[in-house]
Amino acid sequence: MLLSTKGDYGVRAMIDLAKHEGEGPVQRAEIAKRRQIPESYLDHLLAQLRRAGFVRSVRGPGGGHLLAKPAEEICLLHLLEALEGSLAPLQCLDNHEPGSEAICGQEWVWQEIYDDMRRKLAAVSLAALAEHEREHERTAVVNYSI
Amino acid sequence: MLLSTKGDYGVRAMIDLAKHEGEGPVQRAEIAKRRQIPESYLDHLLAQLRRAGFVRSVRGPGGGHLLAKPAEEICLLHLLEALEGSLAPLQCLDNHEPGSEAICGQEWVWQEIYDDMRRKLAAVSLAALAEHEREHERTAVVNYSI
DNA sequence: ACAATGTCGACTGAATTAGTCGTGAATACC
DNA sequence: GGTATTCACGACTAATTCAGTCGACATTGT
Ligand code: FES
Ligand code: FES
Repeated sequence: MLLSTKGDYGVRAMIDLAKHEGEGPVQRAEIAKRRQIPESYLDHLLAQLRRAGFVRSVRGPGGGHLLAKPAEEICLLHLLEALEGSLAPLQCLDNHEPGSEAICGQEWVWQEIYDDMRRKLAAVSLAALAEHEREHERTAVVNYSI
Repeated sequence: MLLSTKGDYGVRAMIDLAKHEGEGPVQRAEIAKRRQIPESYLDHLLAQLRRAGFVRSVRGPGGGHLLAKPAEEICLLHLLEALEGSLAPLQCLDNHEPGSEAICGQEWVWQEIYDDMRRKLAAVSLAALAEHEREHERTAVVNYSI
């Protein structure tokens, strides 16, 4: 039932990019270090995100990765679906072919949960996540200074 | 992000028992056949459910498995947790050790989703599932007769 | 005694996940 | 043009989890 590391890492990386929005490309190595992601693995994730149209990459010295569109326009739902494939807790929720229902009789519960989840994820933008993290850092600093 | 077959199969099996509540033990082979579960695998699931206190089993001829408590008192949440372990989509939601938060910054979203999910699952009893399935069968019959 | 049934644990095969590595391609800079 | 920097892509591997099988054993009704 766990999200795979792809989803977790991928979102972390995107938050990193969002926090550097407008500052030019961010390099893989930097992201990997800051977010504790194996760099060679992050490579794959960035490739996937690029193909999905979320990041743009530039090669050569001074190159790196940046958001392909504003952080406000990227929602967690689409991001995670690009990284993980479907988030459905049961296959039948995606396929939705009739006939399997008779066997199982629990789809309705999961359907509701799934719909709720998607709604919630769609409501959170990458910008909101980045902002939330900034907020969190600020209060953390305050706490340290007590 | 999928529920494993353990969860799916296990719940199917429990629904089966619920539908035969008060009719004496139901045999593994019957359940396996009706619910399309490999019998030798179902064995493990029943063992797990027995250890968790959801089913009682009797050996010998005429033996089988029955609910250890009324279907009304069994909720989907506890059932699934017995079968799957934690349902948390991220490990940090269970461990909740501080320090990992600074890295990631997406827990709050998942925490909400997770809480919601647990609430919903806790609100559904095995009795409700069984009843829902009966209902479904009835309308299916009606549809056939058009 | 014997047949029906559940109990338990060891084992296996398949699939998925989580990476690593090497080679190549674009680009900036001198 | 040469070189250093950085991304691009695919082949490969290791580790883990999932899904299931099997066989020997225990219990109980007849
Ligand atoms: S087959 Fe659809 S929920 Fe189990
Ligand atoms: S580490 Fe907690 S959500 Fe990623």
